[in-house]
Amino acid sequence: MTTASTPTWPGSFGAEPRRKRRALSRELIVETALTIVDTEGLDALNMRRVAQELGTGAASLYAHVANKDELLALLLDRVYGDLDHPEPDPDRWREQAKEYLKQQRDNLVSHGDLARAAMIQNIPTSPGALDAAETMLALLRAGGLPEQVCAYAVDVIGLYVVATALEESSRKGPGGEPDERQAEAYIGGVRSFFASLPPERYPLIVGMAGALTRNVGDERFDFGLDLLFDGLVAQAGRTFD
Amino acid sequence: MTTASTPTWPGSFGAEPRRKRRALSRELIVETALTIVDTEGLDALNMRRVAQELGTGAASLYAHVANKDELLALLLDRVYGDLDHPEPDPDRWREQAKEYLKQQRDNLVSHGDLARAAMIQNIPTSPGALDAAETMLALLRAGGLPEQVCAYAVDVIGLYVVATALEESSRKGPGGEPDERQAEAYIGGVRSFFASLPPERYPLIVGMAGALTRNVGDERFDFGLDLLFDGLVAQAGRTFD
DNA sequence: TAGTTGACACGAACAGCGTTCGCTAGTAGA
DNA sequence: TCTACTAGCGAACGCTGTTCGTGTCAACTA
Repeated sequence: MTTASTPTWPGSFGAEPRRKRRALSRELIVETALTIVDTEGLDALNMRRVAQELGTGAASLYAHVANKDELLALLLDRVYGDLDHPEPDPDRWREQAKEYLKQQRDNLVSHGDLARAAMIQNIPTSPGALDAAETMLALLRAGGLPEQVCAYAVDVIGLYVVATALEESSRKGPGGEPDERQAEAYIGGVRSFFASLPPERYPLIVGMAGALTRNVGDERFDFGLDLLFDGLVAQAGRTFD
Repeated sequence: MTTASTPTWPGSFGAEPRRKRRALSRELIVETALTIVDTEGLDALNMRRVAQELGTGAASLYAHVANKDELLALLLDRVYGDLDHPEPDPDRWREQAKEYLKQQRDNLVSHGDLARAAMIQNIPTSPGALDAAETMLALLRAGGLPEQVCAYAVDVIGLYVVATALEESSRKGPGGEPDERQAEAYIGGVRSFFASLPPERYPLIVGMAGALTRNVGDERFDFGLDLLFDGLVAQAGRTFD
């Protein structure tokens, strides 16, 4: 599991109608797995559980899905496929990009801690993830940024979005529901942990416990995006080679 | 495994000498586990394997380590503990920070794909990781940045370092050794995958396949750091509340 | 329409994992 | 020397991903 290898994508870029005899298909498996992740979290997802939900045995799934890694990749692709891709406008590229990235994050967060799977899968090879990268590149190019800057940036930005989604989802329980109370309890626990540390060793962490755990709406996410784009513009004149 | 909960740190911030009768100790277990990760990768690390290396059974480890998650946390702390912490100098804070972060990345990369464990563990609670955060905060504050900006930034920056380390380590095999040939083969595979995509759907990815997979020395990492710090300076005047 | 074929379904099993149970054995204190 | 305690450890439990061999039904051929 999760060993580095040359990227490929298993599932046909075109359309390939599969025969189905007893209504068990790749799409159905992916959809079922997704509802499990949504309702019970990524840790609850295993082949037997998916099969049980479909009223069959785990072995049956392997006729449509090579292994669990492929299933996870298909799940991520399914989620990335839900994005609306904006038409790049050079006058509004930055707002468009921010909006697009927020959409990406919300999409991920709405599916429990699926972002954890995205975090491991370092390089996107699925059609949906490639679409997202292509769109992001188009937006950056519309901003007039040099090629190599865009190439490096799309990596950093994508990473930030996934990581933020992961952090966000870890605040809620596995049960999907927002549950503001539980999120507040968790963040409060972190804050009091920071505040309770020995101040002679961690003066700044103790003193900044409040600032470090501040969590009001999208402020944290917005800050990161603004930071990234400001940095990007500052790097625009950079040359390579 | 890996469910969100209030952070604690199992292992006593002070010194707590443990009795050892047959030379089996927490430190020895951690050290043994680390060499396994170094030589065979994170996937090869399991309790039986560690025990075998120590000439005993897996059950014996649980007298010194609560579970595998704690072992991983101890491993990460051990690695973060190897850092040299600079004395913040307001005139050189940015160079100091860059150097410090490079050191962090190199430290992680030198221990195989251990960065993957750091990626999952979203919030640092171990003494070593807290030391790193404290040092980073001190450097940012030395740069005269406002408190909330530092608080948000330390998160983004730490994340970038870990993610970059993970990406870096995934290019080498699990065998630790640099193996320039294998890294080149991997990156070449990614490049030709990008180049082989349908150009009508992914014109930018296909056209930028070279730029997207460019990998000369530390250029990529340096770019990200410069981007982050430029963005940070641009955000310095931001106010909150 | 009857027969054949082949892809799909699936129970059972295998190997590996983290972890626990309860017995063994050796050391420290009385 | 005897006793109490604790670390060590083999065996087992329950879970995981995955494979094998067999069963079974739908669709094509004659």
